[in-house]
Amino acid sequence: MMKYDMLTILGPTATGKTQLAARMAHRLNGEVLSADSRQIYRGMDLGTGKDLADYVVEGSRVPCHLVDIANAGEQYNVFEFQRQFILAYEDILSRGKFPVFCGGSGLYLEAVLKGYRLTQVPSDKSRRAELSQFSLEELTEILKGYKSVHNTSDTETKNRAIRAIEIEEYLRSNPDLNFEFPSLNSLIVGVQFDRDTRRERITARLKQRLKEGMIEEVRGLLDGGLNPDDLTYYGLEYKYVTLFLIGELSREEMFERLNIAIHQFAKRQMTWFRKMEKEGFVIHWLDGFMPMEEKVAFIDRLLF
RNA sequence: GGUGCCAUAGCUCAGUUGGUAGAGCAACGGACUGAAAAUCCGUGUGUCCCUAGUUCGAUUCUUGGUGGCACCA
Repeated sequence: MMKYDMLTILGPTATGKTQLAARMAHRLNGEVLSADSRQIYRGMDLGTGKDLADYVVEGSRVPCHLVDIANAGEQYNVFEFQRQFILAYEDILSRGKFPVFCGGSGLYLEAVLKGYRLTQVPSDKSRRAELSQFSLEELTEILKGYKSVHNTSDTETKNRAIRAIEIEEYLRSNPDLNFEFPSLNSLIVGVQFDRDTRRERITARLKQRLKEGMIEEVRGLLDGGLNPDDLTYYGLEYKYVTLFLIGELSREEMFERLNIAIHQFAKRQMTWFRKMEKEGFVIHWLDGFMPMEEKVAFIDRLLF
């Protein structure tokens, strides 16, 4: 009998997580829930490594949730992700299927696995009008009075700062509204390669995706009316290819800097996973070089 | 072949009027609860090309090599 409600497969980029997740879902009569903060966007495929072929196992297609659920350029966030996760999760259970959660976005993985308490916070027009009288510096001070501001993403623009303050004030005046996110008893498996291999794989995959039309994909998004700043904000592929397309980087600089940025990203992902382990999550790591059948057997032994 | 310039961190280079050296990038470690592929913090990892001198002391000055670049043949 199964000891867990869910199987989670995580790991840094370019480790073959998705194929393994699809394989396990196929085996367990399950469906995949993606934990990827960029694959949620439609039309962002090559640059996010969204490969639909990964979901085809032995000729049948494993259903996949939380991919292609927002338009490129739209705003998305952890709260929204958590909300949509639970809907998809319950839908999967109601159909008697087994959920396999798979991805590399640490914050999104943790929001689900740890059950972050996040509340729907409505916008408050009159409060926003009041706050908009303040300068960005003053807003930053107000926000600091509510919480420790650990990075600048909340205080880069007045709109962001006002929203952050709005959330803090709402939570303070409505302390009972925090809803309990169900605690999930998930088996967590991590896939990783040694550092040198990880880097080689990232570089090889980047070259491959450039050949497959990644630049054209980004050009298409720009032609479709997306603002270069919005695309740049998505980071990595979308950032550096956009900078190349608007003439700020040569093709060679784009490749080199993007390659480095992806290596650095993979490192940050590993830092996040180590933090999760320090907090008490048990991640059963397996070597990416292990043949698929052995990976499956490894997970089977843990599941049953 | 001759002349000149250069050789310092993984890379590009600075510097030491002679007291064993530091920037950028890379690399490494960390943080993270409403944009997270974002954002932010920390760390110098070194036969200062080799050799022989001068000197209390040489990465620095001198000799001779080696390698690279430029110009002249």
